[in-house]
Amino acid sequence: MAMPDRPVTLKDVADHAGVSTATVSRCINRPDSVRQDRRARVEASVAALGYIPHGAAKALASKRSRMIGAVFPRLNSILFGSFFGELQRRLDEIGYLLVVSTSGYDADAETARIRDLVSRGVDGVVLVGHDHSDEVIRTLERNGIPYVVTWAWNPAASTAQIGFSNADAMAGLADYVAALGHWRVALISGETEHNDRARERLQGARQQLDRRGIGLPATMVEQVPFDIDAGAAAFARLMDRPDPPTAILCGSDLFAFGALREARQRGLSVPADVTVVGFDDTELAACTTPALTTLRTPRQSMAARTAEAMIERLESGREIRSVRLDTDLIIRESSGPPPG
Amino acid sequence: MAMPDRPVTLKDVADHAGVSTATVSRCINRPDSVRQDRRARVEASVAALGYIPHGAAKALASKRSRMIGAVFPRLNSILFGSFFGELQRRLDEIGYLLVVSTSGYDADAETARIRDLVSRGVDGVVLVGHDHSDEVIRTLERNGIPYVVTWAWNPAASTAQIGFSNADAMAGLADYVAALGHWRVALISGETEHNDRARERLQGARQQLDRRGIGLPATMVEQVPFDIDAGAAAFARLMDRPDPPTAILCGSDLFAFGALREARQRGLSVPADVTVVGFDDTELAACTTPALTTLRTPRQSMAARTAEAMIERLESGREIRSVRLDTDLIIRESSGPPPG
DNA sequence: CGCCAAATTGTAAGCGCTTTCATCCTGGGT
DNA sequence: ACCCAGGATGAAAGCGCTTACAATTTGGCG
Repeated sequence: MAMPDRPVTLKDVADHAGVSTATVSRCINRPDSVRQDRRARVEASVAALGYIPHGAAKALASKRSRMIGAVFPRLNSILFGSFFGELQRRLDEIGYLLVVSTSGYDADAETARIRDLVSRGVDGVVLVGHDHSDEVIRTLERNGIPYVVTWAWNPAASTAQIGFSNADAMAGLADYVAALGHWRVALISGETEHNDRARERLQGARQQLDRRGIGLPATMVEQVPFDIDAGAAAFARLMDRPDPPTAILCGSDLFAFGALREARQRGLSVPADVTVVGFDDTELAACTTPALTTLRTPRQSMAARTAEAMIERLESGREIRSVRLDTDLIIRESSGPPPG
Repeated sequence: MAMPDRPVTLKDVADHAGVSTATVSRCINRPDSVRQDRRARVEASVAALGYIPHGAAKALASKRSRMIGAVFPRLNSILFGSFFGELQRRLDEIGYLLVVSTSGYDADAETARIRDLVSRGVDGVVLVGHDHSDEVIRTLERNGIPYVVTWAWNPAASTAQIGFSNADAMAGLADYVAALGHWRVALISGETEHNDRARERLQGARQQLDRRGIGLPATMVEQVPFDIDAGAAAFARLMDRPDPPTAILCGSDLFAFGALREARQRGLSVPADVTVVGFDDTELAACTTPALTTLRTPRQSMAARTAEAMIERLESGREIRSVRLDTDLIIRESSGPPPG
């Protein structure tokens, strides 16, 4: 078994099988266009030599990389894990590779990441939310790279989107809490700048609370970074007010986890003293004490639909159609009627 | 501003700047080898035309893709999130792209993923654990692709590894529990087949417990898939025994979360009725009730060191040196002396 | 058998960029 | 001024693969 120190190329296979490189290429990409006997010979040579196609060369010649890029705000959080994992798995099944970048909730960083992905030759891009610098979209359009927005569904948006309405979802949560009889409701929100999802959630909550005649004054809104400790701190500030809320809506389960932790530390009982509801229904929402009432976002199906839509766009050229997915209110133990 | 429907190429920039393609290439890759005035002209053209290098062409010509591949067992879990996120961030800083695949704890799938990564031209590969089919290693070696094993540190291993000793870590946990006075200790372990980390943890626990004269009979070991529900179920089985354990070591925080949930559901008090300790110290370990005693694995630093090592190997050619990282026992509230 | 369309193959021209290697400038030393 | 070393440039040959397009084979029919 000869083993050159140089990787095996298409040409090596062609020589070994006694055919032209074109035939080998066809065997790999459109097997039925090659006669059975030759194909068998070629396949034998491929196996014998341990040939592995050179992706870059392939991409250069075919102008397709079979890579899909995605830019997420962050990865080291439980929020995007299941979405990302599922997306990756789906794409993988059809021979596409998911390539991920993170923007760190920063617009310029996102632009840079997009340029990098384009440079890398991704065939399509998955975006999170609608807030992007013009250049992101321009770069994508200019290079003819299809893209789709996820984690959001906004009736006013003109770009293809596969997600759910953050506003409606949070409105539903707010409504649930209001129906429980709460009259002072607060919101722990992610930073809304450059984050349409957080903005929509805030707006959805406020609108619904206004409708219920409860309202959501700015003082009852804490805008903090997306992590547990920030959630705990925000909870603390809220409860230290002279008029502490009777219910706290969290823009993310992460905040709720922090709130629950802080509540326990302060000897506050949830929901007897204060109701806390989350948003996302992460795997762990059922494991806290009390188990978290939260809003389930369709992360798995969102990922699946996104993968499908992207592939279809790429293989058939049909434009991506937006999809609105539903969310579910999951009532557990952290919510209840207001004290007193 | 002319906008051809064809992407801007190096040649376009060269023409626009009135220099050769070689010069433009040099401007991009080794700026100081080009005289100031020309470089300025070229840079202006790059900006004016909105040139984005073609990665595949670059990779083909330079034989470097500036992509690092990684194969994780799974992604949709909180376990790999922080590691992956950090790794990605570090590589990103130096202009490398992290490309991830998942094997689903399956050896054949892993082999396929590796072939795919090689085909994609990754410059290096990050592996998790030491259990890989021969072909994985052979493929990597044959193609001269450097690789490093993470999440493990085994004195007997000959491949470069950056991680911690799973055996010692779990032994420490076992020792802690034994020192507390527990005499019937159980282990909820991940499936050990094709998973050296789970195996090592099991072995570490058993060895330490033997040393303490307590022992870990096979009946006290539950091997289950890595998820919360499986952890809960395993806990239930263990506690339903005629001789339920007084302490349960969990091979992962996930199991511990499930166990805590199940304990609460059964009205069992932790740690009064049974001690539960986790492994990983995920973000949420501090948020459960009781807060989880667990073993902190150095995910961040492991990722950072891995990124550094990989880059150094790639840029300077020096072999990767193994690094053993420490773990910390984090004592919270879920552990205590045995009942009675 | 011979003929023609259809099915298969081979030839060869790129894909966009890097990188020798030869050529052309610089500028410092005399 | 003149020469030469060394730095800066350009010309051109690939990198490994795909894909017209041309050439060849095959097979069905008359």
